[in-house]
Amino acid sequence: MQTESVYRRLRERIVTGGYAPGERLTELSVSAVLEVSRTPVREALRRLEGDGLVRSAGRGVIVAALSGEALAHAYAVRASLEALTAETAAARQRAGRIAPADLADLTRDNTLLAEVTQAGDYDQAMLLNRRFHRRVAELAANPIALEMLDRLWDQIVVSTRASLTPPQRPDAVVAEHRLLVCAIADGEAELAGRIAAGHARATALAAEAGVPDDSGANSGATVKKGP
Amino acid sequence: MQTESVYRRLRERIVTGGYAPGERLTELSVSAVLEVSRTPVREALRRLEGDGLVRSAGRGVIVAALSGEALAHAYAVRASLEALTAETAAARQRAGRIAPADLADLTRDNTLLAEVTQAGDYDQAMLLNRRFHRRVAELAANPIALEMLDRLWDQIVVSTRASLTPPQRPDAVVAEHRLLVCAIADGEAELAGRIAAGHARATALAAEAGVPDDSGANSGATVKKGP
DNA sequence: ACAGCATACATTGCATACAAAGCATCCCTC
DNA sequence: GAGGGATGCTTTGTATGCAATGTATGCTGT
Repeated sequence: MQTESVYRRLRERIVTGGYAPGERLTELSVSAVLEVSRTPVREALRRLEGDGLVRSAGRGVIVAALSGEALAHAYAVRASLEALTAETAAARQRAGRIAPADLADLTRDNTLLAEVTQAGDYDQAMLLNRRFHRRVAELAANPIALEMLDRLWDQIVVSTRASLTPPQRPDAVVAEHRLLVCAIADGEAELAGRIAAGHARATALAAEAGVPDDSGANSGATVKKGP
Repeated sequence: MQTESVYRRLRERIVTGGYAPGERLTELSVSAVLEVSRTPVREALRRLEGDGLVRSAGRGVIVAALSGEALAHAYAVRASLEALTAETAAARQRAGRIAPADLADLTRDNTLLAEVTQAGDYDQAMLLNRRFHRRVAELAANPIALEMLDRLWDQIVVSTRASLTPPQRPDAVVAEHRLLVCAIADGEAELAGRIAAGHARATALAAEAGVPDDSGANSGATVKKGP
């Protein structure tokens, strides 16, 4: 299925920053590069549009970037949803429905995260961080919440790299993760929810501080072409 | 743009129950009925798939229905997101950023809702109820949360009709709405969030009680064709 | 009569052709 | 020299044709 392949390749490249926000994608150019006809490209672009990763802008689509304001909104939603999943995960743990191995995975991911941030490998840290949070969400066993968080993370994941750059923030992230794991392991639902929400909010602040300066001014309209 | 038209018409019909859950839609049949070619139909179906309103099932797509379990998950997410929007709306009210007219609209919608439920017009009540909740979400001025709630409501709206059928439930709904409006009007953020979440949870229970019985067993696989 | 295989049909996936629409550019006129 | 209009090109929207695939049905053999 070529549509699927095109979709995945474009999506991968967008969420990793391979396409600059505001960059224009035309059906023809994409189909030429990926060597398929326009039909599967069209469908892939439509799906990406549904995901909020590109948006139609007159002629064709441009890759979307969340403005500073929109990013804040996204983090607010993330805080809310991750509070839910953390809470649910803790409740499930209390009910004995969480396998100990899953909890161990969480701890292991966080330890790995500590190591790579120590080494200054922020790209790897970004990935591990996302994996950690996804694992927590999985423990809630709520497919709808999980899917929404997946979509949301696709949109904010670029900014999470920036959120690691302020000094001491990586250590704080690891510490907060550890707290979260403990709360879940103890089955403290409300506490876990609060920690998750607090962590997301702290990350939002760090992301805002971490990005050099263009916070919000550039909604993707100005990036056209090099001189 | 025919794609848009096809998408909207199919979506409208699905969320209002015009297509039975599990019913099969083929590109050809839809394109014949709506008198367009397969191309715009394809795109519309893909968008609906992204919305979770249909899902591909081997040959073509079938209109999706949330199982009882999935519905519970959806309501959990709804509770979380509506807590967020209610909380944010109240905070904005406290900051003086809400127009009094918007608050009045809320009250008016709720009064209307009381009237039509009194009259037993559940179809109208379903619509007004959704409008009320959407208005609250709009007051939060968070486009991302708003869009997620829109998508979520498309999936659960059918069940909200059932949630009104248990005796006394309509009165409780109106009363809970009134409480919510008061909390927002008073700028009581945390209280508003709690009321919204509690209301969503109560609605979930009522929906479960309101639907005759097939709760969960039928995930849409069995409805094929009449005898 | 039942099981297995082959064939025919329904349906999707992809490509290509065609039409329409928007935008930029260039020329002509004032 | 500047402004307006016409023309041409780029790009999307829609239709249709063709190939591939999976399913159902019917036939044949045991």
